[in-house]
Amino acid sequence: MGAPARRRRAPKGEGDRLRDEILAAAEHLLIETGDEAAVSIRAIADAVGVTPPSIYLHFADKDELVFAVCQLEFAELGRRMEEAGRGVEDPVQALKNLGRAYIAFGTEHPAQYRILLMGKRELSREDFESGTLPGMEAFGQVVASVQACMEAGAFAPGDPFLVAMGLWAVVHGVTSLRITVPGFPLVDAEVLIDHVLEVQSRGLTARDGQNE
Amino acid sequence: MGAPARRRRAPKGEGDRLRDEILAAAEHLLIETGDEAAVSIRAIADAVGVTPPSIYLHFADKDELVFAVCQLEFAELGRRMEEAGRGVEDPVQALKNLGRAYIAFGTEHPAQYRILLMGKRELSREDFESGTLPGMEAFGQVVASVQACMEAGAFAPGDPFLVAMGLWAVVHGVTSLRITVPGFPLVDAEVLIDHVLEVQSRGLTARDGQNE
DNA sequence: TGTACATCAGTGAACGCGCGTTCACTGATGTAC
DNA sequence: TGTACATCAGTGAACGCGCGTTCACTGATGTAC
Repeated sequence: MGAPARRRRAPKGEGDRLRDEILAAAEHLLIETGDEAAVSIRAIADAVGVTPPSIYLHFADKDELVFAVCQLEFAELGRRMEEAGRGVEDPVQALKNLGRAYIAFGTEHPAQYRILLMGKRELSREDFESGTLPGMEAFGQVVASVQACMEAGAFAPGDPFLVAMGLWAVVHGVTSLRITVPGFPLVDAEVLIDHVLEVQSRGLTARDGQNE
Repeated sequence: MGAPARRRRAPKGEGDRLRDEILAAAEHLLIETGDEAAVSIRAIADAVGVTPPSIYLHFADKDELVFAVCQLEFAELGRRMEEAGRGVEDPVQALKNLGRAYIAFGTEHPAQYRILLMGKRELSREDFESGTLPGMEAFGQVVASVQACMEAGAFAPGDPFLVAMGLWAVVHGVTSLRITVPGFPLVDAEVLIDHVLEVQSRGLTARDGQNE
């Protein structure tokens, strides 16, 4: 690799520069290898061009680092969903777009999705309920969108929170099976997604003489 | 622990005895610890009261062992679903029972469910399509049950295979979020399950002037 | 402007760990004579 | 019935690996005088 070109601290307000590089490298490793196990302290340090112990100058331990990466990823998911729903007039269509964006994110970033929602994270309930995890912001979008559908009379009245949970389960199911089960869904993925979102919206539609 | 009470091979038709004990120990470890990582060759050997190398007399490598455990687990899942659907006359109710049984199995056996459907299994598409994995037998039950709903006129006509995939995604979504996300679903789990199954059956119901 | 010095980001070497797997072996079992 | 022997299920010790983490250190940076 030629001369090592020793990195030296950039002492002014740059205390966070290496920290950011570490996070970026961790994310990049995750994307490139698609394997959480490949994201080791050593591998990250290598990627940044630094020795392993220097990671500990910026993160207390590996958990803290992984948590920080999760926050980045959730923020990205939230952004994608927000974009997908923005400016769509029909509230049911807007909600479907959120679902599509969710599935697309997970399918395109399987490794990140794994650590976000399929891992053995030991997050407390509090972590999820408080604003700690940006993922909850994405979930909030779904609740709001469901509420809009109800207010527009497109969905039967009900608890938007419960309905949003159900929708989350559906899109998570599709996403995680796609990640996990080789060959799933054995039909064209778009066909399945269309079908599933259609069944949801029909099942939630307001109809005469019906209530939950 | 007292005297070691050396185990000695039981040479007649008992070649499979240790094999069975190994599988049982692996399953038990999985259940007790709830952690796939705890199921190491060493831990299994310890549990059986044998040394690690003797595992290799019965399994080529760890993957083969884990695969065998998966087969056991899938068979159990299939049994549970079969029981849940048996003898129920209303086809929609029967289908819902399959869903409930699936979710219950996953919730009660999170570690097994993880290795079956949330792990990094490197199963080929062929493994899934052929009868290799007993899990496909369970899926077959769903397809048949959906078909019965359609034939009874309870569900709108359509591709039972596609519909079954959608249902699978839904119950898998609920199950895996329950396993993965602390506190999910933030409402009573039974309420969510009822809601989700109800939305599905409504969404799939045959109605006038409707087709897919 | 020039020198001595404190700071502290990053280093290099090592720790202990548990893992999957291998290898030459041992010794009770069942069989051949 | 009694002895010599082949079989082969299970052993004991060790391998190399990559991991997260620790520790005493180094040496360029920025500052005080």
